[in-house]
Amino acid sequence: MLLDVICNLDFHFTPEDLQTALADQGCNMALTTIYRNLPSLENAGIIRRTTFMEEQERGASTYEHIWGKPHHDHLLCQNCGQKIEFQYDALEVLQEEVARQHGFTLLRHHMELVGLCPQCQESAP
Amino acid sequence: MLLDVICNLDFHFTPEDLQTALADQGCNMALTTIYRNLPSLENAGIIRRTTFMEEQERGASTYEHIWGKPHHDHLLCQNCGQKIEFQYDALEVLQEEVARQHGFTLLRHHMELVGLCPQCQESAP
DNA sequence: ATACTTGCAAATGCTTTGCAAGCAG
DNA sequence: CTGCTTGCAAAGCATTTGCAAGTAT
Repeated sequence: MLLDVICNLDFHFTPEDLQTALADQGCNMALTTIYRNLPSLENAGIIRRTTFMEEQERGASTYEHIWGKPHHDHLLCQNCGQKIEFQYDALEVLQEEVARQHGFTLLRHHMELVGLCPQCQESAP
Repeated sequence: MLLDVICNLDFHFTPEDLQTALADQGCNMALTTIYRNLPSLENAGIIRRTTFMEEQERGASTYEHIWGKPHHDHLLCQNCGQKIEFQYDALEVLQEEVARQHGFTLLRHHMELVGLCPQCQESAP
């Protein structure tokens, strides 16, 4: 069912991707219904909306399943679109520090590092 | 003219905000024209599209003028929407480090720290 | 029977595009 | 005259909503 499919999606998906993946499993579901269910899944901590400012000029939002996975951020290749997950505690510590300096209580963050992956550096020097 | 108005906008604005600000200066310009000019201004490094994932559920994109200003990121209060600009070099250094570890050349980043500002911590404990 | 979920079609809101008019070189 | 900028109206798209039908308890 829905949860199985989501958990088997390896990476970022749009609502439409999800519909396709569901259809592949024989479960046909209207896009409307998917749009209606995404917020619940998000609140439940199953998925996270992960919009990349780098790509989001147009087009649908993307989500990723995060249930059971540790927190991570992304490194994105501006050339080939490859996305790499990373976790780097020192960065989080410094973010806390910035917040503290301004009297803020930090609740969460969105961070996206954009660059060129090793392969794209060679092919486009 | 256009540049004057943009540079006098203190903070983040939507295309429609810009239209209003222009009209206040006696310069009436269709929204269409504004939408057509924003990309040029962005490429020229005058403005930057700064979409806050925290707020962007619906509604128009926001921009901020960055011409002549040093690079900065934002701290955002999830309660009152207040936005604070900050610059913290150590964070940038660590981001470079993360990129290096993965063989990436870092070109830019998008970072948004979300929390509660000092005032909102008191009013909503 | 009552309450929640679903699908379709229509509406919404931001953004883009076609086209004809205006302005500049 | 030729090419770029503008405005209006219409189109495009992702997302949401109204409503009636379907399913579950």
